[in-house]
Amino acid sequence: MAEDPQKYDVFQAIADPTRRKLLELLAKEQLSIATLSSHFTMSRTAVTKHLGILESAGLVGSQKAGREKLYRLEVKPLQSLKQWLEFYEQYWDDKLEKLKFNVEEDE
Amino acid sequence: MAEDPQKYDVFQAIADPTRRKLLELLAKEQLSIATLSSHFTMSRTAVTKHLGILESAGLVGSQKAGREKLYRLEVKPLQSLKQWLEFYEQYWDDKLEKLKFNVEEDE
DNA sequence: TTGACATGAAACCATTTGGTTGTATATAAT
DNA sequence: ATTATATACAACCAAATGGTTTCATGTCAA
Repeated sequence: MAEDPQKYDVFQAIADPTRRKLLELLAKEQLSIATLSSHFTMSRTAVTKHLGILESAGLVGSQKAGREKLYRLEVKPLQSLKQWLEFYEQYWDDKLEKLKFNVEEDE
Repeated sequence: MAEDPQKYDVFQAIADPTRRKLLELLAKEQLSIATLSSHFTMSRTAVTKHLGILESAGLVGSQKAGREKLYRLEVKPLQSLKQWLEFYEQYWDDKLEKLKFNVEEDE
């Protein structure tokens, strides 16, 4: 269904609450699909698809270990997200700062 | 179609590139629907729906001005997003730091 | 080698999403 | 008063999304 590299970006990937919970679970340690699935009520297959989307966004990586597949968190896309956010940080609570430069004289 | 308050959260709202561009346009100044629409090839109606989603996520506010409706950026939900992100910041480039506490002895 | 376990993959489905067109209403300008 | 402008709202549509079930495959253990 969905594993073409780069088909999903970080914005889409974190839009779903299930996927955010997956990231949270993987923050501490590598986990197998079965272990991850045990934290949800949905089917293992559904969880696998979410992992595929996270992987296509670069937010997780995986490696086979015997018959298990272990997933781990990858933070690089989150760093891009942080950069995106930083652009908007200038717009909070520094209205005072803005007044210094932006001499409100338009219209 | 989509304006019930809180129907959308910030994660869903920023998942769409059109909506991210709308936020960017609104960062500098209030703009009318018509002006905003002029930056896209899609119909004005489509843009209006995107604005509705942004508004339901609290990312924009609006006010009527004559026959125009002016939208403005609201940054509070972005601050929540930043908080969410901060949890993951401990996982980048501070592998050294982690070694101090996490005495890698599990198997 | 037989069975249990962990995953992969295909087919299917309902709902949501992102878009369209058409019509109606309110305000501004001539 | 009439016309043009700015928006609102409803109906409709194709494609994507988030889920399911079923079946196949690879690996570990007895």
